[in-house]
Amino acid sequence: MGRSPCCEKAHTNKGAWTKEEDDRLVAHIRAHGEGCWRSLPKAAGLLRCGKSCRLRWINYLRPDLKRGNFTQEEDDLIIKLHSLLGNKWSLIAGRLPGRTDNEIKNYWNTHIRRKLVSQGIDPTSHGPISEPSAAASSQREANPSKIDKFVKEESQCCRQVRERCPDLNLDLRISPPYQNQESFKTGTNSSTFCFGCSTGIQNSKDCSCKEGNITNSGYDFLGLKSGVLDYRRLEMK
DNA sequence: AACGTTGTCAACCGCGGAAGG
DNA sequence: GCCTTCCGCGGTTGACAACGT
Repeated sequence: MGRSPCCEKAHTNKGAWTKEEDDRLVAHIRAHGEGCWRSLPKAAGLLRCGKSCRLRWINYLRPDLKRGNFTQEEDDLIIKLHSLLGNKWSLIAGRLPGRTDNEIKNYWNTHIRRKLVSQGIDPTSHGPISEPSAAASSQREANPSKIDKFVKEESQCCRQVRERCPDLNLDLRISPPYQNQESFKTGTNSSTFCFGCSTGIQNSKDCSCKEGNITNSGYDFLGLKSGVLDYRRLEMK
C-alpha cells in the first residue's frame, strides 16, 4: 500500500504565489498560528498544497526574515559551519538569525562555492583542490575560459587584500546564539547552550543544557566541550 | 535591437524520520 | 513491531533577469 499524496493535486495551484494568496496565508497564520500544514490550505481558503504553504511562509513571508545581501561575517560563518556540518542547511540556517535554509543553500551554490574554488579550496571537502595536469594547465593558459579568467582575477584580488592587510585575521569562532549586547557586556546572562539548542533545536532528546550538564566554561559543540567558539568576538590583531 | 548565455532564486519533488494508532 | 500520516529536509528545476555578443 503506497503512501497517499499530501494533498489533492488535481485541485491545487502551482507556481508563483499571488499577492492575494500571500495575504490569505499571512492572515491565517496570524490568526491561528503555524502548524497543521495539511489542513491549513482548506482553512485559509487556499488552493495550495500544505507543503507549498509551509515553504512560502518559512522562506518568504515570515516576519523575522532578514532580506538583502549576506554580510562578510555571514559568509565566513556559513563556510565554517559547512566545513563542520556539510549540507545540513537547516542546521546552518539555525545559526544565522533571519536566514532560511533555502536561502543559504542557494547562496552557497551561486556564490560561496565559486568563491572557494577561486581560492583553490574544494567546496565539498574544504581541503585544497588537487593540481590539474600539466597538459591541461598549459592548454588553459593558452586558451583561458571565462571561468579561468574569473578565477584568476579573484585570486589576484585575494592576494591584494592579503598584501594590504597582512594582519587581518579572518579565522572565525563559532558561538552560541547571539546574546544581546547589554547582557553580554555586563555578564548578567551566564546561561550556556548545548549544540542542539545553539542550532535552534531546543528541547531535543540530546539536549544537555537543560540537565545542567553544561559548565559555565563552555558548551557541547559536536560533542566537544568548548569554551572559545565565539565568532562574534573576532580578534583583529 | 535581437538573440543567446549565464546567474539568481522561488518553488517543487521525493525521501527519510518522527509520531501516533 | 507494523502501518499510516505528517512534517521537514536536501536536491533539483524552471522562470525570469541581467549580461554579453
